[in-house]
Amino acid sequence: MAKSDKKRGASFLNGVPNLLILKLLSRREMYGYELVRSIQQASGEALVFAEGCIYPLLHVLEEEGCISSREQAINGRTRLYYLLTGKGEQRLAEMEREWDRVRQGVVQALNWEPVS
Amino acid sequence: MAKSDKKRGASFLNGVPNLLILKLLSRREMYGYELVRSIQQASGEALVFAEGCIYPLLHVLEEEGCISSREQAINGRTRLYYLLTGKGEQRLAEMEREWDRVRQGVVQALNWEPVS
DNA sequence: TTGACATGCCTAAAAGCTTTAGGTATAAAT
DNA sequence: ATTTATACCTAAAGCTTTTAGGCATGTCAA
Repeated sequence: MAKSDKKRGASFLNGVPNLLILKLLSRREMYGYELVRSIQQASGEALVFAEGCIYPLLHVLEEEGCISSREQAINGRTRLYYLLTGKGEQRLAEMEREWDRVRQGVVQALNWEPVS
Repeated sequence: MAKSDKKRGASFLNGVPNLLILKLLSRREMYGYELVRSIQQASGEALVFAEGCIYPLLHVLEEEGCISSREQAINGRTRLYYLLTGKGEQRLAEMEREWDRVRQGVVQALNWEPVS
């Protein structure tokens, strides 16, 4: 494998799963497996995150008190439904602001014309 | 320190230094120390990356052949000026496309209305 | 002239997040 | 009966940025 073919993991995705989980759960209750596919769908197939990313994030968010869970049995399978808490709403607002701040910063830098 | 006060590093910055270095160097030759401050300035003070992030990235990009360097002595200090190569232009185009793809995906997901 | 600060380069360890690559179990479909 | 989809989970690897230094020269004020 040529040196130029090395993986370039700089994928602009850091923090996006966290933001989108909170956003989707602010609209309605969802369970983990559902979130994985809903993020994909909601982003127009642009964003796909592995279960190995989503499930641990849900556990952290619940520990932090940003979401709460409720168990429900469906067809013999058990689903863990999550929903945003008040604290989660605050966190979501913070993250949306931060996303916008970064987005604007990048856009501005990309369009920046150096003062000659 | 309360559990809720833990560091939340999800900062949406992954890959941004790489993108902006290439973008700024596509406009004119710059040296590392200059890049650190130019990124900050060009983003309207929104984005600040440490030297410990920028310098190693420059070395990697040069190894990959995306940028080339030229040494110049100024006032007894030595500056390493970098400039984009043809390959670097390609890489920049790829990364701009990827940034846009992710940006659009996030915007779409944030504005997404679930079909009830 | 000495002390502080900005310039200009560098690196290694720590911290953080996502991917990869599994594992377990039940229901549905072929 | 076997494969596929559902539904949960975790640990290790892989990448990137931050933190926290180090080294050396020039400038400016005290």
